[in-house]
Amino acid sequence: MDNNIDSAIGAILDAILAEEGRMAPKKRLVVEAAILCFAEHGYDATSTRMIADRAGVAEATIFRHFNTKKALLMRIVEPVVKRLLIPAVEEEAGVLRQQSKGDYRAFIPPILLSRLAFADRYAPLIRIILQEYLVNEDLRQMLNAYAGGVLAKVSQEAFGDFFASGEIKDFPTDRLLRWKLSLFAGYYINRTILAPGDWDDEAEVDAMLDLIMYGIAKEK
Amino acid sequence: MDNNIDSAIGAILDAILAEEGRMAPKKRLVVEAAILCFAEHGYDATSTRMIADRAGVAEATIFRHFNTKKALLMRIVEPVVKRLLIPAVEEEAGVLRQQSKGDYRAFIPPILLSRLAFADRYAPLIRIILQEYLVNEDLRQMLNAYAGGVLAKVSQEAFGDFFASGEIKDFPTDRLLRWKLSLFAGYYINRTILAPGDWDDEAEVDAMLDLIMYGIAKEK
DNA sequence: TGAAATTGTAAGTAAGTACTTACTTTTAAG
DNA sequence: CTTAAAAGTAAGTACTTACTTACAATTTCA
Repeated sequence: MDNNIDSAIGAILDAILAEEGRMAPKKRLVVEAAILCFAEHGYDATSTRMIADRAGVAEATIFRHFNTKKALLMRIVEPVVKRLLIPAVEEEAGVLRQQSKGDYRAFIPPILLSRLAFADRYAPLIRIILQEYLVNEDLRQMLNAYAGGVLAKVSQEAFGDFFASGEIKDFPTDRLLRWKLSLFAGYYINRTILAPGDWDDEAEVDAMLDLIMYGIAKEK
Repeated sequence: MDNNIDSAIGAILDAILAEEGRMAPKKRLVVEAAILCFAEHGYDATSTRMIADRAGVAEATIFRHFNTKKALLMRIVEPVVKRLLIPAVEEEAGVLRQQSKGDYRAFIPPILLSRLAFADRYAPLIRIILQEYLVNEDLRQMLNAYAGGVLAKVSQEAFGDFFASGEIKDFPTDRLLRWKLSLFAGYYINRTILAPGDWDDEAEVDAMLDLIMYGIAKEK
């Protein structure tokens, strides 16, 4: 578990590094400590003092590199959303479009599984987002701006091909997207936060897709 | 909208009143103000000063009636969960068992619609729960204790009858429950928090159940 | 009516809070 | 080696925080 968290922080750091070149050593420590503190206690319940102590730096060091506490949070979340979440969604859409000649049911599982691996990789950040979305207006606006448009457009295109291929009934695409996201997010939150333990991702994803494709009613 | 919030607060007050008999007038004002503040800004970002000002009472009045800020939060959330959420779930299960001779698809919509009305009735409280669940350990424990057991048991029974009746495939009940809750919660969060506006609840619930029963694949 | 219990509050308190200032240390580059 | 910029910090600052104390007003009920 600790290893997972360490690698998650490394991945987040990489995303920030890719945005701003090199990073002063104590700034790096601040970011690492802040991710952990925010994820564990939430933004409001985390004091800059806590972060400084955990990072082993002076409190003023935080404000030298990030003018405000809120800026620190945004600096952590934004690069990951911008450089990783969005490209990931677009990549999935690309795969969908390319392969849309085959059957929907068959090639979706690997995509969902890779999305799960991705979510695990950035677990602390996802936790921060889940915690702060309702309460932090800046973060909410940023996420809506980045995610909202991209998600809608991309899934519209992807589903469109499937309607055209006659493979699935033509529900409105926003409904399809909502269902897919609800089921996926529901599974992720359950296996990661509500009831962590041994989950068989492949089996669960498989069952989930059977539900989406064929429903639970017995054929007559 | 204001009327909805007012009636929601009235409903929550009723639940608390039912637990502890009458309530001192300024205590009532404190509870009302606290619900609004917590729902709007979250627990941590709400100060006891804010609550006192909004209620038009002295700050000390809060601590006369609720020893701590956390106790105030719990006193608001617990009666509603205990006296209303749980009985509601059990009632739904009862209806399911009674009517399980008919067909699943037909009599579920009214139940889901009444659950939506119920959620609207306690909207501020649901917002508080969504905000605090990940961050507030006391609240999380309380919810897990109340909801976890009841939900699992009740749905196990209800679904069991359907399996027996041969109407639906026998997925594991925890999966069925998770799917149902995921889709329902996903819809609620979307129409209430992410994209509030004009939603056709009946049509959405109907489509959702079509998905669950028959899936999105075109029949051949 | 009168005494006890409940309800209410003005005015604190000690411990945080995010953030600053003024200064030192380290690093980078010519 | 020099020097300027960048990195780092000890010691604050002004303010807010949850919570108390000591006392006054109101209600309850014998």
